[in-house]
Amino acid sequence: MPPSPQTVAQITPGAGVEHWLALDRQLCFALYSASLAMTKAYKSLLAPLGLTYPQYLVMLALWEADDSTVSSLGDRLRLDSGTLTPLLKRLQQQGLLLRQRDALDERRVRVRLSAAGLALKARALAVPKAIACATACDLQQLAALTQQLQSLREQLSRAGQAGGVKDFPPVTA
Amino acid sequence: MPPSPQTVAQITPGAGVEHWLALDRQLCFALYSASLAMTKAYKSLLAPLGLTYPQYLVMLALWEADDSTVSSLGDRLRLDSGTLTPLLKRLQQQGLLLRQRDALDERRVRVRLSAAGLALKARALAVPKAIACATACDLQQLAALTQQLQSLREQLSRAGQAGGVKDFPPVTA
DNA sequence: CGCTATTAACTTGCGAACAATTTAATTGTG
DNA sequence: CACAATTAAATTGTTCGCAAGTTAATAGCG
Repeated sequence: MPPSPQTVAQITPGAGVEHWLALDRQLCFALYSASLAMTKAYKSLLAPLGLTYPQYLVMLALWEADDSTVSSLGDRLRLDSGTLTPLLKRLQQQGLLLRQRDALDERRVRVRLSAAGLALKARALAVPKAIACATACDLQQLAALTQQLQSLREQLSRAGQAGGVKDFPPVTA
Repeated sequence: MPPSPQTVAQITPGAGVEHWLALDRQLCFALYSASLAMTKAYKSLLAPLGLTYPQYLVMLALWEADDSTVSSLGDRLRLDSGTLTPLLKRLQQQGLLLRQRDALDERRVRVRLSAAGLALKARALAVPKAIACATACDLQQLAALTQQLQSLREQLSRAGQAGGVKDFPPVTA
């Protein structure tokens, strides 16, 4: 039985409770707005390549591991088929990849880069550097922040997997 | 099992360039996937309140500054009216707020919380603590990460504002 | 005052994300 | 082999996020 929110509100009279809901103190909002800002930063860089930001992430995954199935792409990108299927269809329409059923297991769809899709990798090499510049951070800072965010993501996934975020231990602070 | 593409990538000689495009080295992907993971973590907590995650952020903004205009909400949340207008309409339909034209300047729409919208704040107080638990971080770590992300967001916005990310100085590293 | 420029919000269209459902293929079990 | 359970994609419907364009009101300037 978790402590009811009402109890928490009543126990702490007046002052200090307010700032727990302050927008600019929320990690969630910092994460959310930084992610949107990042998307916008990529937009002008990816437009010449004819890619949206999520499409670019899919291409990154395929440049690393071509001839993947939809679900293995989903594992790497943490996206489900409901998101990937229409996205992959758009990339196929642009001629960057091919989708075809696996002959050995007809449930699977194998995604393979076309020559154009492979060729695009060379042009994409300029993108990460431009972004690194836009952040005005050195590479060590960027790597450190990347790792922190990866840890956070894994921890949140673990917590969500374990019966939702509802059942949580008391805060230690 | 077919020969893995990873092997090919690793074998490739003079491949110092390769890892610049490695998915798991990208700050952008760490940010993107962590943000989506955060959204999922909030989902089960916000469902009892009848809120989606972006709706929750709007409510946070209104609990701090009620009787705001659409554009001032947009400034705080970094969202434009194309996103906010339909979202606010849904919150109005749920009876959490009212939208009405400003009498002094008919271009503006003032957004005010209803009694139900104000009352919801008490129940929302339990949310941040549950999330803090789910992250398995202490509050200082969370605050530090929040500030780093705020800085990153501001820097990316600045870079985007200054004629896009295209014109960038050479990387120093 | 008249007229243009600007501002605020809304609208439209598209590409994600995801829950929930559906379809089809494979696996496991008797 | 029969058949339930599982798996992989695709589909459907809802809610974002944003670019581009629209409408209406205000501000600025002659």
